[in-house]
Amino acid sequence: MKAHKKGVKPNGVVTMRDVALKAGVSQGTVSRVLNGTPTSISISSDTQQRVMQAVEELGYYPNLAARTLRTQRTHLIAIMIADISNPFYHSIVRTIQDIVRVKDYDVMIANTDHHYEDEKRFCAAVMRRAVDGVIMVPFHLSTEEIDQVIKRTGTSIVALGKHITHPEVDLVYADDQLATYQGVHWLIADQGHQHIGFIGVPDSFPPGPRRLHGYEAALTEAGIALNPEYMVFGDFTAETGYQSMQNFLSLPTPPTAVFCCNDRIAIGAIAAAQDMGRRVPTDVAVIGFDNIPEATLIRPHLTTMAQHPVEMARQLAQALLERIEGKYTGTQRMFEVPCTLIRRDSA
Amino acid sequence: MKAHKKGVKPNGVVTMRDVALKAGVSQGTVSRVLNGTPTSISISSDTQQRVMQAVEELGYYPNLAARTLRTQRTHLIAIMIADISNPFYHSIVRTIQDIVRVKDYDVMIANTDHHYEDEKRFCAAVMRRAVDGVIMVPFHLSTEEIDQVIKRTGTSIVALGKHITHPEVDLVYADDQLATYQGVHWLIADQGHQHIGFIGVPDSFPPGPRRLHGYEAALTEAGIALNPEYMVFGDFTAETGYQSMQNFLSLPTPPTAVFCCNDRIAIGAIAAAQDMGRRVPTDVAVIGFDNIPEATLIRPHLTTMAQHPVEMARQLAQALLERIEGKYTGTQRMFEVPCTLIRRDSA
DNA sequence: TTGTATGCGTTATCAT
DNA sequence: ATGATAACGCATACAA
Repeated sequence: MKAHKKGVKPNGVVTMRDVALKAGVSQGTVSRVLNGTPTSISISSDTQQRVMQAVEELGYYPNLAARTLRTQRTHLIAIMIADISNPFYHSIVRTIQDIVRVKDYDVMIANTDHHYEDEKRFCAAVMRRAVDGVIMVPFHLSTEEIDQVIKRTGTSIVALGKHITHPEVDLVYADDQLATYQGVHWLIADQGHQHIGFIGVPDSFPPGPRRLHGYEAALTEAGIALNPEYMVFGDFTAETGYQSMQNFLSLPTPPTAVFCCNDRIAIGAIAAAQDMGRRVPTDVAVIGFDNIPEATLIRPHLTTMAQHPVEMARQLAQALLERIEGKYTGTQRMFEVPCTLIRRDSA
Repeated sequence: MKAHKKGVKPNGVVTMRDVALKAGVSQGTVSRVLNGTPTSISISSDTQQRVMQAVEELGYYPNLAARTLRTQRTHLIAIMIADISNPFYHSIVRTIQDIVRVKDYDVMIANTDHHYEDEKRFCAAVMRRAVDGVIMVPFHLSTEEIDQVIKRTGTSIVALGKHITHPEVDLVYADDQLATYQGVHWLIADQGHQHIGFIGVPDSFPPGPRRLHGYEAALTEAGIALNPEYMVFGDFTAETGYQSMQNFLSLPTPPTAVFCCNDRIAIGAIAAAQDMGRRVPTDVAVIGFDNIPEATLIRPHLTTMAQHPVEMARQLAQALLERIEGKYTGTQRMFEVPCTLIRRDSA
């Protein structure tokens, strides 16, 4: 038999029992005082005082594991994004954290680097921990896989992007096909470009095909033939932009404008152009996507199709909290957050 | 009385009892099979099969809250940083996550924005959750406050920076006073500058005074008088750099070189200089601190005193895991990670 | 080799 | 108004 004498606490952990002992009440009473007794209105303000004082003196903290076991609530929210080093996600993560924190939720973060493997691993973690809510940017997860998580844990889920569809998963997204179309259309109709490059991402990434379609639509509408040499695909990094622009500018007839699928690509592309002695936008115009803070740190300032991550994050957090708190229990909601073209100096 | 019939599970949650039932063994046996029975070597490979199959078919996931309550281990690691949008922390956070993940630890993140309030709040969260380990970048927390967390929860803690000292908290840090001295010394001795500006942070931030001292030491050693107009203080943002540089360049005798306490400040400073028609480094040289990825995205490429976040994160994660796993139980360890000057084009 | 029983710290349902 | 007491799901000492 171990040393299971009641009053003995070998480590420095203070439990409700200790508080109860010190306050001269039962442990159940302590619980009621601390939780504000939802049922009856009755807590003798005398014992209340004594309990609070004992809590104070002992420096009691509730044990969340025990509470979770009892209540099935973790007060934990899990966020799954591709890559914390992509500035686009910073304000998203920060905004979410700031919003849920006032309701005492802690935040877990997982990066997937767009790997299916890691997205699955995230689901497993969510199930083990029975997280209260999930905000994710799924790229490869299927509707079935997400459905499994919901069915098994009852977790509320909201997602950024229109990549999946599930009756109980609210979506916040930008119409990036339309936005791409508008950006390219502007390059043609407003800026008079005819030779327009496109640096995108492969079809295996959800945003890939949509943005490509937007590009193709704008060109086709203007009667410009699609030139395979003007369409390249990589990942969401500045390196992709750098190399792609190098290739473009080595062409016999280089594009006079380049639409980049995100700002990091655009920043890399501008760097490449400058390193090859070209002026932006005179020799080659560059337009990005996202409007990350770095857009105004580089010269020329980046013209870009802005997304509004703070607004998106606000919608995500709010929708999630509504579901967690049971204020909304209906079917899938879709929140579209429009993109807006921000004219600066690179195009 | 609620419906507490044993076999009934109203929601989709699968417990060990269900697995045991299906496998025709006791719940304790399931636990032993799943955990590899540390004590004896004995698990009948027959029952083992049956258990594993039941686990598979039912899609059982262990309930971490219950396990935590029993074992006092959360498999959670908490990271406290100032601001997730500071690129310096990206590789730190990512590296830590990647390392601890292979040992099945999840990661919680909190941003403090250098606010004392938020640092305290973080401590409270750590205590409630009884996190297994903590990696933090404390700015305002006192040794006593950290000691309390350790005493009460037994949590292992490692910290980035030499801002605190606790016998059980391992430290990973750069000697930034020395690094600042070296950077400024290089501007004087190697580059021949005499008028050197310094954009720092207030003394209330731990790195503030140290870096200032490094600057002062280099100047004093070279027999250059300290000029209060050349020493300004703000926060760690590009805006601070922008405004400070504007002020410098409006002086009757502007500095010919400016040492910035981090790269974001430096990037802002360069932008201001360029916007005022000055050339960098010809008219004014700029040197930063950290070596964030953006350093090579801007023109001119930023000359900077590089820290090595990946190396630091590796040390932090390794030291923490050693403490969590009890492989190291001794007193405070100090890991200094040297800074290195990276010459590029801005100075 | 496996089953039984107990307790981890809470919350919530009984009584009193 | 408050004190007992029973789970929550799991790990483990002990018995068999």
